[in-house]
Amino acid sequence: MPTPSMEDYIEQIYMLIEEKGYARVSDIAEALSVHPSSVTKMVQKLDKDEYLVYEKYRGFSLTTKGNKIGKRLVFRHDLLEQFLKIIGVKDENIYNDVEGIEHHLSWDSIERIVDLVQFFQEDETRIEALKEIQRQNEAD
Amino acid sequence: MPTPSMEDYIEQIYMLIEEKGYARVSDIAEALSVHPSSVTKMVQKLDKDEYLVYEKYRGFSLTTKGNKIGKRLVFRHDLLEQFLKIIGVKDENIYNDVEGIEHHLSWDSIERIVDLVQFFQEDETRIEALKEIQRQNEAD
DNA sequence: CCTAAAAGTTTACTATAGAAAAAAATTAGT
DNA sequence: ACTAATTTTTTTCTATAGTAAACTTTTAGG
Repeated sequence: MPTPSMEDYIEQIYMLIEEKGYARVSDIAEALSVHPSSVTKMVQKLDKDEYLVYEKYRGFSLTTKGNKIGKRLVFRHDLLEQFLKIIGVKDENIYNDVEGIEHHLSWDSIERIVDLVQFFQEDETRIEALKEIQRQNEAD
Repeated sequence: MPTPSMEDYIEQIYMLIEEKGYARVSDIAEALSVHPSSVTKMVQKLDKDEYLVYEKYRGFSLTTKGNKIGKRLVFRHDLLEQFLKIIGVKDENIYNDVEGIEHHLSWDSIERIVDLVQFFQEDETRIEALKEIQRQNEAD
């Protein structure tokens, strides 16, 4: 099992590869707001644990295992963003909150949140009713 | 700002004091599944940061600041348990998930979850509709 | 009231993860 | 193709939080 921090890296690497075809140390450092030296260290660990194949100075690519996990992590991340958006969390809080919680929810909870998102998406009046409650609660 | 780990201790100490009138090192160690030596160390840090007043070998009590924060942490914890329960997360996953995410949500998100819990509590048919979606999604 | 058990504390150690600075390899410009 | 700039890596250091074992203090039983 990857640690939360390892998940951050796998997720980010997966996204970079999806979007640009490759992932470089400096891109990851930039995206995660850490220093390149931290990235190198973690990439070496992810290689050891077989989430990716690392070649010093040359780059790396996800293994089948790493790719599969990356895909799920991105799915989970996107789902949680959607969820917080739907319930009305301010945009400026969404990224940090998702970043914080994504590594700590069981897949049971994730599946229940899938259902919940669907619940709101399949009937607009539900979102309206929630917004009405929010308006009332604001007045305190 | 307390770290997640500090929050765990403050929350636990608050609950113990509420329920038994005092909190001992060994109770906290037991509740948080850590060793007594870890508790002592953290208690000393919480004293330094003025969340509690620590007297070696004698015990400790929350400061006004610590008490206020403890109350909010317990509220937040209980709210998240309620939320996961309502959306149908299995009991055996709820504690760990809450333990994991509680330290990572902005108060904005917490307030939106308050609204969401109210949304489901004030109209049983909404929970029913959600459960219906869950039944459909199970069939895959 | 004194000693054994229980509770709490200290010290020295572990692991994770990140940073800073120096060193090495790669790449780009001429 | 060579040198300069960029990128990556290594090494040494930091902080947090936990453990183990030795130690001290408190408390409870006789």
